[in-house]
Amino acid sequence: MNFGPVSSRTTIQDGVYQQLRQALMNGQFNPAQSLTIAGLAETFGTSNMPVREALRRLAAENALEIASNGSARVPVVTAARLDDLCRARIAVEALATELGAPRLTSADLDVLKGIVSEQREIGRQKNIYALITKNQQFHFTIYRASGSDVLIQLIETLWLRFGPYMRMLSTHVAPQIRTGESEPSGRHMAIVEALQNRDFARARDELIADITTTQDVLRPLCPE
Amino acid sequence: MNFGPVSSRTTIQDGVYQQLRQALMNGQFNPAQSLTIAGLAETFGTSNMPVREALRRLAAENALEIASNGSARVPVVTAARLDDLCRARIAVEALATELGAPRLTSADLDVLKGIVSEQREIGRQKNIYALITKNQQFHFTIYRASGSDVLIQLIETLWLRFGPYMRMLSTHVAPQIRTGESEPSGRHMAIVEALQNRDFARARDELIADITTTQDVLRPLCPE
DNA sequence: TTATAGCATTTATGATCAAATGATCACAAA
DNA sequence: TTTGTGATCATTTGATCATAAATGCTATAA
Repeated sequence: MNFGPVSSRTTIQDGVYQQLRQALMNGQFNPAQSLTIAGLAETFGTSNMPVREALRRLAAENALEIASNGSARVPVVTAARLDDLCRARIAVEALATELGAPRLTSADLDVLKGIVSEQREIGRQKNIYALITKNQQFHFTIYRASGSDVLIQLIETLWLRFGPYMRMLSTHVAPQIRTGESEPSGRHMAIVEALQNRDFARARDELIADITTTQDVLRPLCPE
Repeated sequence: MNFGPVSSRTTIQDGVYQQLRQALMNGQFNPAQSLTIAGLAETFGTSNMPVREALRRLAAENALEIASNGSARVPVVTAARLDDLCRARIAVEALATELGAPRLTSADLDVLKGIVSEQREIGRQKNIYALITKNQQFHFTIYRASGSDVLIQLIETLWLRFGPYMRMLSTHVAPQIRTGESEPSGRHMAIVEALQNRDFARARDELIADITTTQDVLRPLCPE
């Protein structure tokens, strides 16, 4: 993951920020859950200061909402928001795929193939968080090849906001994967095939299909 | 009794944040200029605390970079970064235009026409900042009609990062506008025409052309 | 003249405290 | 029962201070 060219020294607030960010992206918080400064400071074993700056940063990325009393809250999930997010994801990630696909090295392709087989392996066990992490690695391997810092940062904020929906995936879809109803690697194998054939248009289309199938799985799970 | 919006309690840090944000988006800071907490606290007449949180928020949006000692800095401008930004802008803003165009009311169209004529008027005077503001209003009137919160937020962060390039526009292109070499409203009139004819595909294409012509004007002005 | 060690300055970071604000709940009045 | 009032609690916000890290400068030695 790209955290800037920045400081050699790692500050406490950075640590808090990174951990919260990862937890959010993996869907480890409940939607509408409220995160208090003092509470988090307690669990992290720091004073309030690093926590409040980390929360502000995440709120600035729209990963958290600020309640009327200033508290930070995990955004609620709705079907409309899911569609809105996925539409933006498709626009940005399709472009990143178009740019990245022709620049992938054969080493990169090996990495992608490795990730797919690891996903199959993990799918047989039941570790949904590991599966989410592998999914991240797969997609961002392609996106990073685009060489576009701007696109990568946009995609990261979109994935961050997608975290709460990932949580629904973990609680509702995990049984399907366990029973083999659902393929743990999604359409990743098709993407790899297209990339190997240097059929970049098809790779992009398969990626879009990967997003929309996830979207279709999640939409009926949204409240209301 | 106060009838203002209940949830929008305005804190000092919000004021600092808004002002810095607007200044950045309008290109009122020099590229590579370093912004110190104490310095800004001095000019705003507050303590350090509101400033440091505002700076963190802007850094989280990639509107500022964090130097090795933690100071915030306005990013430098390069041709490569300009191209990267514009590519992302086209992807996102074209989609927002496709979604927004069919939903524009005739009142919205009147607003757009009004903005274009105001731009012509302002162009005859020499107020480049007013011109930039009007340009913002024009584009976001269309984007807001899309109804997509996610897209609007993405576009805002992109425009924020575009601010330093806007500054180049002010210092280098202003003379051209004064002598009539450059049209102050860009391709906005063509966009309005297409919208009125409900030719949405052409509206999108004209918007893309608006971005790329700006890009072509700015690229030779980038250092190196 | 150049390289370097040490010092001084600048600056952010983190902790702690006081003030202000919003939420909640009990209680009283209609 | 419903509505208004007040008290209390939880929580953020802002200020101040101590500390540490980074940077720049100067003096000194090779």
